[in-house]
Amino acid sequence: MFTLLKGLKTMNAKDYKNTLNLPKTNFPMKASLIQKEPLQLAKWDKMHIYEKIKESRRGAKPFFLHDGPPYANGKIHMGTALNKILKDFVTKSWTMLGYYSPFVPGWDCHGLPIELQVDRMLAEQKAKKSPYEFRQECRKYAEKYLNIQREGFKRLGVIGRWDTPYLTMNPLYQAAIARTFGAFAKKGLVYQDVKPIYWCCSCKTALAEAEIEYKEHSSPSIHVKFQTDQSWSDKLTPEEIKNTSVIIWTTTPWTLPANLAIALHPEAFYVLLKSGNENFIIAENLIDKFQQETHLKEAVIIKKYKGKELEGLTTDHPFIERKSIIVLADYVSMDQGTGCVHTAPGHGQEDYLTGIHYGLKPFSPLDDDGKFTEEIPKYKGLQVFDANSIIVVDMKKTHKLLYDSELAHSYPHCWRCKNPVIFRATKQWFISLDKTGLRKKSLDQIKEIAWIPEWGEERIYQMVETRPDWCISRQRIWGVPITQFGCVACGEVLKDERIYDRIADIYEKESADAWYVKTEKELLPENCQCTCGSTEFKKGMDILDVWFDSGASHEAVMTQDPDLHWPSDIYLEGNDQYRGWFNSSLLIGVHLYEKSPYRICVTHGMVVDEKGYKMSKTLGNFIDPEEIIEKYGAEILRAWVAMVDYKEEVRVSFALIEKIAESYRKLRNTCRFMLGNLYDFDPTNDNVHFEHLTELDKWALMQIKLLEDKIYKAYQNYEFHIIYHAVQNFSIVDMSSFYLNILKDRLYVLKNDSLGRRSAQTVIYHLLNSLIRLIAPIYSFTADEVWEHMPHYEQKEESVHLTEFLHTNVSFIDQDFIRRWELFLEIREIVLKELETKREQNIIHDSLEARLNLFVPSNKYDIVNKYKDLLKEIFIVSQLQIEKTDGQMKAMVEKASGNKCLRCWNYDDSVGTLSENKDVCARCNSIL
RNA sequence: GGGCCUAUAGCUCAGUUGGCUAGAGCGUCCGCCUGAUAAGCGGGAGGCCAGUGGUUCGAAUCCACUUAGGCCCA
Repeated sequence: MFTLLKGLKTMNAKDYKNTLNLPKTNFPMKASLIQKEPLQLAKWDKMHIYEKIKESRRGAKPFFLHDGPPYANGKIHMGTALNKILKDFVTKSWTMLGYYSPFVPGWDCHGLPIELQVDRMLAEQKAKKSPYEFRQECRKYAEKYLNIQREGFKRLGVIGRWDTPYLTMNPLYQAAIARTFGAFAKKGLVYQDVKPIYWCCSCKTALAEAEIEYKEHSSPSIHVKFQTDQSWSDKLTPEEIKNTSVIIWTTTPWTLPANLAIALHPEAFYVLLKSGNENFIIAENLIDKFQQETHLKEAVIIKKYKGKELEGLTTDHPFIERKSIIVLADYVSMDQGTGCVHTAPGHGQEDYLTGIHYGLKPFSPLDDDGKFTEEIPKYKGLQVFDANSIIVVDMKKTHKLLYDSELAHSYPHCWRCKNPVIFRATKQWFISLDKTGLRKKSLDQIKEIAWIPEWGEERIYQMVETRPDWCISRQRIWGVPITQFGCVACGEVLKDERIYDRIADIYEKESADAWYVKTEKELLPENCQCTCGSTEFKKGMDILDVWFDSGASHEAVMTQDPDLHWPSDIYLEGNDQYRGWFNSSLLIGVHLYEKSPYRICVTHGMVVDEKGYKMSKTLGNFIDPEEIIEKYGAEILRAWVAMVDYKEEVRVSFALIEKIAESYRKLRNTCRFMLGNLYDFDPTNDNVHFEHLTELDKWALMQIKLLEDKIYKAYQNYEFHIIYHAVQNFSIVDMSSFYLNILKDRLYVLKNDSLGRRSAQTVIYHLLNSLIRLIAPIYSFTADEVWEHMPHYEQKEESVHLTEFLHTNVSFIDQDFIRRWELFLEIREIVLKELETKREQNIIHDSLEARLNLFVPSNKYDIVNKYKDLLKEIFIVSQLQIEKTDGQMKAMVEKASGNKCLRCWNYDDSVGTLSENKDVCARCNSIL
């Protein structure tokens, strides 16, 4: 009965479709990353993936990336996202290369920005708070933001020890900072000095260069007369002395009370310029400019001097009973002003140095608010920026002002409060870079470090070579106090080495808050005595520069944490850190251990907009990583990080992100197709030994091997964009349009457990297995999702992130193999063109409608003929005819003979001739 | 103003020590397929290699300058 029915039945195309092994998978085409990523993160969390990875690599060769701590303020932005994702690429890839590569994230918690925010929040309540209470507020603030950032970083898919990160405000860390400071102090590198530094009058603190921003600012621009005196009698007639003044130009009238000198260029020429009843001394080169700027008409040169002839002469200060001496300095510029430079050693770096040379004190008659002290009775209590106009008016009255106007120029501002800052001499603590050769030793270490990109070495070398001594003190509260005491009786600094470790021990138990809570007696060890005999001391109230905090991280973290050790292998930060963290870490490392705390230093550029401009509030071109995550998913953000060459500035725009999302779909779909063809493949039982694989399948193995090698090398060189492009090329060119496309015939048409099909599946399985491991450090979510859909086997790891990279065996490859495939692919190019031509001519549509006639030069005929079946397969044509030719390789396509097999769609003469199944070819018939 | 760096198709990247008509993927355009289907395949177009000058038989590649941009500093 059944046989009879079968014989009578005419199957239609749909029925034949049901006899094929078409792909099946639950792996969705649509990624839905936004919904799925949080679930995957929860899964990783639940399985304690970080701990599992760590345990699985116990005992393996270590590779330590030490996290540079971001500042615990604000939420994550593109820059911090880029940085953390890059770090994640590094730790994940080294882990999968077989190394033990833990990731302990950290946060920089102390410092001015937080203190300012807390200041603002507390407003008038602040006055009621004790330093201790204020610090508690700062601590809470830092905690709040580090939690926000922690969630942000985790959302990116960054795997690390998020539960126990390192915090610079942890008591243990603070103790390490204090000990590190002690290590400098004990070696005599810490000294106190009066030095002009940037001072913010509203924050009342010294500022580091890193805390300064240059902005446009409008200042008075004045030309001031310094009357010559009797010291000029060799140069001027008595009559001239009365009428002559040296003219200086300045944009900071408030520094005039501190003027002690006028600097001239030793080699420049200066002229005595007569205009009306007055004479002026200015630089010859600047006469025209001077006349223009001061609207001075009819000026005649009467005399001329070389700068160095005037050295040591004196002038009268315009409004203070004091002499201002003529000094010489090479930095005097002939670009602007008068060539006679107003010099106030307490208010300028260069002035200060010149002052030292001539024995002039860094005079700075200002208090912490920037108000004049009683040293300038006339202006006592006046704030410097208010003083500007008053001084100008006063000098106008006394005719000491030659000309005044306004000038918009670049002026230093406080990076936090945005107010203009001043240069002011104050007592500060410094670390000497030269006393014990720290600078020299650091420079030597720089040469030992592998800088990526290479030019980083040149850059940091120059910075360390020329940087001044490290000013480590700040007049603030939120930080680690500098453990120094002053003698109440004589004011000298207490010299007792015991204090550093004692106080570090206290910090370790009670945190650095102890400094503020405890009395001097409680803080100091027993029997402290000053050289003057006094035993009364007062603790200093300065705290350490935050660069010292973070710069000590390798000491506080790498040496202390049982998961880690010193030194680290790699630091990876933005290129703004050459002067920042790379610098301070290096100095501290070299001082403590005579060695750099990092072996490799990788830097990335800043994130800029699509036109290459930096993101700024005024341009409104900010892109928020959260927005990308919400619209596309963290995976796309990760792909962006991998795609761009981070060594220079990296551009980002939504147009770009959109394109990456499209490319991602392509890669995802390729994986999906591969999964779909493994639905009935059991890797334990169905695996075909590679000796029995088909020629084409062997070729595919060779491709993954090439990809593996390229990618391992790229991971080890931190060249992630190479990986991105290689993976994209592999999945599109090698897989989707070539290998997988060709394989459809074998996978769909052949019997499910035939050797041909199992050979293809074996290779697809292996390819996909290797591919998702290769991309797992980058596409961490997708790779793991594919992993879950991969066929199961005993002891399959819970996550792809617990696996190692694969190394494909390609022992079958020899020169002949490579050479013949080069030939086959060359021929394919020709064939594809010919197929397209015939398509255009409407002779064929699908390539299976084609009968291909290949004309092969006789020297290649044998090899082509030998692989005739393979070639028919890879060209996806129904029929192939090979002929010798004397000419060039040529392809000719015509309509295939016979009819289309309704099952496999090949054209074959057998179709219609078979009694059982009239619509299928002989091959399909035998399968049915 | 100084130090370091960047500039190759619409986008992201390749271009080994200077040497054939400058490559890839994406996008775009045209076409095919409908058994990867909010998929798949094929083909085409598209670059004065930022600009100018120089070294060289020959330069995207070396040098100088200019322009634009980035980081750090003044």
